[in-house]
Amino acid sequence: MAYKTEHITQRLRAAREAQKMSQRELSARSGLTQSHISQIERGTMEPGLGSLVDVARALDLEIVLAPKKLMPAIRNILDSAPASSDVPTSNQRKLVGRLERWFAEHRGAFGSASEADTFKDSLALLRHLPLSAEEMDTFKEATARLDRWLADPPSRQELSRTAHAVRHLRNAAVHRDRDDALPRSAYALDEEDDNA
Amino acid sequence: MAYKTEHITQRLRAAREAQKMSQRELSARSGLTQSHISQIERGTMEPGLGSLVDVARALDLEIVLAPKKLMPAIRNILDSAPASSDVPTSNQRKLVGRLERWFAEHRGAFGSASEADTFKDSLALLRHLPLSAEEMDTFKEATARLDRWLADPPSRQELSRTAHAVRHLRNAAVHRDRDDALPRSAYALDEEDDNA
DNA sequence: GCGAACCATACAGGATAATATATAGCGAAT
DNA sequence: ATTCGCTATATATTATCCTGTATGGTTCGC
Repeated sequence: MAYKTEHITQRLRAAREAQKMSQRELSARSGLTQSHISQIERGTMEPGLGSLVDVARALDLEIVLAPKKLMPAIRNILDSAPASSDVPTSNQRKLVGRLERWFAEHRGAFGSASEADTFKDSLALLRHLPLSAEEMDTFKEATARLDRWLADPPSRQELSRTAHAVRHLRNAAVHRDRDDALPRSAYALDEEDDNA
Repeated sequence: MAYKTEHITQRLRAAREAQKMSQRELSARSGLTQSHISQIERGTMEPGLGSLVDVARALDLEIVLAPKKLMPAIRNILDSAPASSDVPTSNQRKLVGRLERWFAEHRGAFGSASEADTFKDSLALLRHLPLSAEEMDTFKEATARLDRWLADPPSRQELSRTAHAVRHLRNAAVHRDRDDALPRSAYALDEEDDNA
């Protein structure tokens, strides 16, 4: 119902999480109710422009109307500034991408729709929030059978275990404090192949 | 009531007018009613986010959520866009200037105050909106006796004819379609003297 | 002056956003 | 196990958007 505005509301959520702000705190700063914010972020309802402005201000964001022609230049600027200092490694993004593609094809393999939704949400977050090297190992291990899954969907139980592990990683990434530095090695070679 | 979103809705109106699009046409393209658009532009009501994206799309605009920090850079890009591509020739500006100076001295020569006001308004617009070469010819012709007028005010009838012609040119310039290109010769020598 | 285009405004009705409040689920920490 | 913080969800009520339609006023072209 709200496809048109999904990208915008997703950006709101991303900004809030990047600032490690809870919905309650955002509620206090913006004047909207926590319930309202939850629904907006989930896409359950489409905010009015007034609400959008309030939330954006509370997140130190500004709403800009830009000619489509100028969007490449603007994207450059937006990308030049790391919203949060850390960013997922290329490996992480690749793995998330593969899982998302797999999910698009095999959504039905999940036990329940809500479990599938949760899985999708977790992936969306793991696309943006970095994992530590150890967590990446866990991530790879949990999805180690992905190649086989491409041909042959996993059992409910196996899938459920994997989903749980992914969700756990999501929580770790989300609740990490801003200033406990990620132990990211200076030697990390980003482009090595992974066969998770 | 809607001061929060005023800048945004005014940008919408500015964009629509810059593209010489009527509210009706925007209504057709965006799916909102003309009535609705009018109220949004006037600030009588605050649009929902859905309406905003519809209108923005119809105007070839994109909604960007940008960190306040980056706004200076973004404004730079936005300002670099030529609002309107064409600009009056030097000849045109000169002629308008002479007419304005003459008008300042002989305002009383007009039949009525409103006719004088209209004339002044037309001149103000012709200072900024470009005329085609043919229209410039008409312009020069209509004011061909300006030199004599400097010493000796024209008759009411003659002045009225001239005022009418100028207003006609003003309307042509204002209502020109955005995509019928001005036939601006590549050889146009801008600085030749004119003795209109 | 007449007709056409454009804009502002009005009003009724159905749709939906937004509030306030409360609760349930989940993960984490004591 | 219990408590705590965060998020999703539910219900009811109010407020507002949005549509459809219609009209008055203004300006311009003929």
